Amino acid sequence: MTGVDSPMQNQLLAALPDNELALLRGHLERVPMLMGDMLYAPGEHLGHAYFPTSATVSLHYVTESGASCEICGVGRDGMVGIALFMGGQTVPSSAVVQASGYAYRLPRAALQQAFDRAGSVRGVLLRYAQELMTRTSQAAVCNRHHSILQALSRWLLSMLDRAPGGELILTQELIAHTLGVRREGITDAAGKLQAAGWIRYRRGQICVLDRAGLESQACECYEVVNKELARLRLEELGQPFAALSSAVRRPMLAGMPD
Amino acid sequence: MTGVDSPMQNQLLAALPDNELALLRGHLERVPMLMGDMLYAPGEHLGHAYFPTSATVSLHYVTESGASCEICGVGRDGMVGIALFMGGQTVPSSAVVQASGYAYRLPRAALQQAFDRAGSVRGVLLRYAQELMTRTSQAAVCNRHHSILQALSRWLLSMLDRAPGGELILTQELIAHTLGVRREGITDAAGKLQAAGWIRYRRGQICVLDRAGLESQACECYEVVNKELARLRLEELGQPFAALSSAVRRPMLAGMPD
DNA sequence: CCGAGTCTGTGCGTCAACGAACAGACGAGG
DNA sequence: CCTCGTCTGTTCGTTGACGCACAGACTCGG
Repeated sequence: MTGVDSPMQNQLLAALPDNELALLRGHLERVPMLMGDMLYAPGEHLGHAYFPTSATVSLHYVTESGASCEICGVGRDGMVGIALFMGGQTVPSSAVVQASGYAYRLPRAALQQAFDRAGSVRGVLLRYAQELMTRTSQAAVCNRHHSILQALSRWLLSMLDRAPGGELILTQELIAHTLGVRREGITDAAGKLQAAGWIRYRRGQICVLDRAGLESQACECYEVVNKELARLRLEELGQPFAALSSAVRRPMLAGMPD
Repeated sequence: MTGVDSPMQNQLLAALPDNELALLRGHLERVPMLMGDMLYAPGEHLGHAYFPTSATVSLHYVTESGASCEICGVGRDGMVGIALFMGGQTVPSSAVVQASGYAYRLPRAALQQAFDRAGSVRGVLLRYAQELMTRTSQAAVCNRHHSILQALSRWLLSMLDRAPGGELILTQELIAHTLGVRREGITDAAGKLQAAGWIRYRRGQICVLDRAGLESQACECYEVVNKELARLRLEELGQPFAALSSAVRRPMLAGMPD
C-alpha cells in the first residue's frame, strides 16, 4: 500500500477520459478502509459511493435469522453504491471491508451530477451495474447447485484477482460467514485444497500456491463470469460510449503495483 | 385475456406521463406469448425489450451441467431486457414464458432513444433495474439458506401476484426446473401445502385457497422484497422524477381486469 | 515467558435434498 | 372408449451440509 495511489488505480475511474475525471477530482476523497468496517448497513441512507484502489469490499445480505451470504465482491475493478445512481437511496444489503486498503469516495450529489451529465460517466457506471447483475445472478445459481469445495475455490480465485500477491489475510471463520456456510465446512474444504498442494495456510492467512489447481477445483462460475465480462468488454467497442478503451477491466491477474 | 389490453396494463409504461408514453406508442407492438416460448437464449443478441401486460416471464440461468434456477420473475410489474439500456447487448441468462399472455415489445433502438432522452423514462427504468437487483440478491440468499417448502411457498405467492385469479397453470416438473430442485422435492412440498389446505392441485394446475397460509409457510424473502420495494416507492416521492405517481407498483393482490 | 483469547481440527449424530427406479393416475387424441 | 404419453406419488439408499461439542494450537499482549 505504498507508492503511487491515485484515483486511476480504480478501473472505473481509469476508464473515464481525462477531462471527465478532472471534473470529479475535486470531489474525490481518499479514505482508508480497515477490515471489518461497514460502509453501510441494510436500509441505511447512502452518503457516498466508494471506488476502491487497494481495498476489497463484500456486498452482503443478512437474513432475519442471522444467516448471510455474499452477493458480490468489489475491488479496484468496481464501485460500492450503485444504488446512488439507480434511484434508490437505500439498499437491503450491507457493505463490509474484507481486505484493508484505500478507496476514493465521492459524495452522493457529485456522483448524481456526473451521472446526469452527457458524457462517459453514465455509460461506464451502467455497464458496471450490468456486471454486478451478472455476478449476482451467478451467485444465485452457485448457491443452489455447487459444493462448498467448489465455491471456496472460486471465491479464493476472485479474491486473489483483487489482491495480487497470492496472500490473503482472512480467517476461516470469516470466509464461512462470507459464503454463508459453516466454519467446519471451510476447514474441511481448505484442508483438501492444502492436501492437494494448491494452497497453504496459517491462522488467518492463506497463500495460493497454484492457481491452475484451484481453477480445476472451482465451479464453472468463476470462468463463466470472466468470459461474460470479456464479452461485455468486446461489445463496448462498437458502442457510442467512446471513453471505454482497451484499458478498461484489463485482466486483473497481473498484479498492479499499488 | 379478453377486454381492454393497452400498454397501460404494464406498470412501468403506466408510470410514464402521457406525453412520454405517446412518444413510445408508435414503436410498441403487442405480441402474444405462449408458455415455453424463449424470448432470448444465453448470449443471444437482444432485439427488443418486452413489457408484459398479462404474461409472466422467468429469467433463468442454466449451468453447463444443465442445472438451472430462476434469477427473477417478471410480470406486468416489470420488463424483460434491461441489458438493452444498461449497455450490454447480451446477457448470460435466458428468458422463458411461464404463463401465456400478452406483452408489448419495443425495438432496441426506440428503447435506447427513450432512455437517453431527458425525461422520466430513464428514472423509471433505472429504478426497475434496481428492483431486479434486489430480487436477484434475495434469490441468492434464498437459494443458500431456505428449504424447498419455504421456497415453493414464496414462489407461488409471487406467481399469484402476477396472475390474479388464484389459479396457476404449471406442472410440478416445471416448478422444479424453475426453482432448481428435484421434481420429487416439489411433489413432497406441494403435498404438504395441500394437506394443510393452503392449495389444491390437479395435473398441471394449482389453485391457491389460502394466501395467509402460504405466507406463514414462506420464507421471509417474499415479505422482505415487498417491503423493500415499498420503501423504494416512498423514496421516489422525494426524487426529481415527477412521473412516479402513487399508481406505480400498486399492490397486485387485487386482480386487475385484463 | 506465560496466559487469555481466538482460531483450527475432529468427531459425533441428524437431516434435507439427491439420484434412480417404478407404479399408478390423469387426460388428450384417435 | 381405449391407448399412449405425460404427470404425479412413493420408495430406498446415499450424500453433502448442519449443529454441537471439545481438544489442541497459535499469537498477541502483558
